[in-house]
Amino acid sequence: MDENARTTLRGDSTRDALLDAATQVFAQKGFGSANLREISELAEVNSALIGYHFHGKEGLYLAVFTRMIGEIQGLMGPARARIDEVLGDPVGACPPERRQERYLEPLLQLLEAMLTYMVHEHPHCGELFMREQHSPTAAFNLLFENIIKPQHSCLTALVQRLRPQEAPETARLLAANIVSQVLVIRISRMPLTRLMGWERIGDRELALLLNLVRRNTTLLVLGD
Amino acid sequence: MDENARTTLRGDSTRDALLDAATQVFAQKGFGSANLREISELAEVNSALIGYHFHGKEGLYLAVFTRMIGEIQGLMGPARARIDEVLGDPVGACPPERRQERYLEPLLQLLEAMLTYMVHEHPHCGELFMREQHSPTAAFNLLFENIIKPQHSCLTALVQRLRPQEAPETARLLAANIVSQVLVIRISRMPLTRLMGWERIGDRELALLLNLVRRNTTLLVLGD
DNA sequence: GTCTATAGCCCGATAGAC
DNA sequence: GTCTATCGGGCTATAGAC
Repeated sequence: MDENARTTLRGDSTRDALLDAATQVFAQKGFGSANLREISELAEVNSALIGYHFHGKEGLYLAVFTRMIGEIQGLMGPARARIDEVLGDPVGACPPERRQERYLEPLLQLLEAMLTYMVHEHPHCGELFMREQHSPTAAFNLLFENIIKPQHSCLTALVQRLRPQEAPETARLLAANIVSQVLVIRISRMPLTRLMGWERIGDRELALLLNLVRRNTTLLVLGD
Repeated sequence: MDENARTTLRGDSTRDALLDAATQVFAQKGFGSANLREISELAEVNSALIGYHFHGKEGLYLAVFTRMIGEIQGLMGPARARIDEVLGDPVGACPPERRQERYLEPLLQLLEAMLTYMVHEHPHCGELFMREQHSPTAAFNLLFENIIKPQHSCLTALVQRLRPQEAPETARLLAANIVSQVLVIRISRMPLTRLMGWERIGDRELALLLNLVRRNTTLLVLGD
């Protein structure tokens, strides 16, 4: 093996190692409190390379979000495709008694995908997402335009199919309210596990939460 | 007036000015990113006095929370007293058809008080509360033991009166879920207003939110 | 592309005069 | 109780050798 392997042509793997480490550290401490030494040590990479590859701390932070947005779009893809399909129906085409099956199921599947992704599979990404939601920085616009807004639009459209009697503002608010059920689980993870006496959110707990979200959403959307 | 008024016997007002400024700055930036110079300038007080009155940054932070906890306990007092009163009923004493009126109304009043306090009247305190919920530090235990846990206990008890068929774990989870409706409004204030096209959460918007929480909670607690 | 070394800044804490 | 002055530490960014 080339003895210079470690110092040449490793650009991509260095970049990836830094992005992985940065995702973790920024998620745990937030942008302001994270420090680049810790990130570069975790990545086992010289700290000066952050400047070379990402032009400083903020560039690294934004690169983390750019990568994450691509991942989320990929993972939500199937659920989104299903929703776009049913939204292709002409308005009123679906008889009231079949609306629940046609419009509610895709909505529940999207929520399930979000919850599983944010709480279980990629907790660091969930954490970063919530941090920006709570304390927006330069990365917030990326998330808002690429993830939050399009997702809210399609959920609002589903809600309008399910509750055609509702005013547009009410439909938008209800859609936001439905997503927030998932978000709050990620935000309040720690107090929640403590109140519930859970050690962690494992498979059993995730199933309970999914069940709760499913029941609540059904009630909220079909209620009255 | 004593020309030394500004340099003597002002201990209490200096303390208060620092606490007010610290509440604001810690709420906006979080513990790690806040800096003491900004706080002391906002308070129009010499920065060395933070050391004298609070023994450093962490002492100041904890003092902010201690004061806030007292405030919250005072403000939630009436709603809590009403709940303790109805919880004095012997189990099963209230006939099913009167349960909604007796147990649901106090629950809704507590949620209303929380939402109004955190979103409208004392947004900085709401912000600090959510920051600790999201990224716990030394202050989290104070909040958890004095506010979160007792409140969750009494909400769980109300839920159990309203849904006696439910398993204890389910009742606890539902109680947490009901409170989270309020919390998420505080957390996602910014994306929410942006999605809704609101400029700010004023009286009209607060009324909409209160209405939503009221409707949802009623559905969640009485549904099935 | 990688590494060493360090410049330059900001922060929290505190000694000591008043 | 208040204020001035400063110390020491940790941080990001970068110049320059390889």
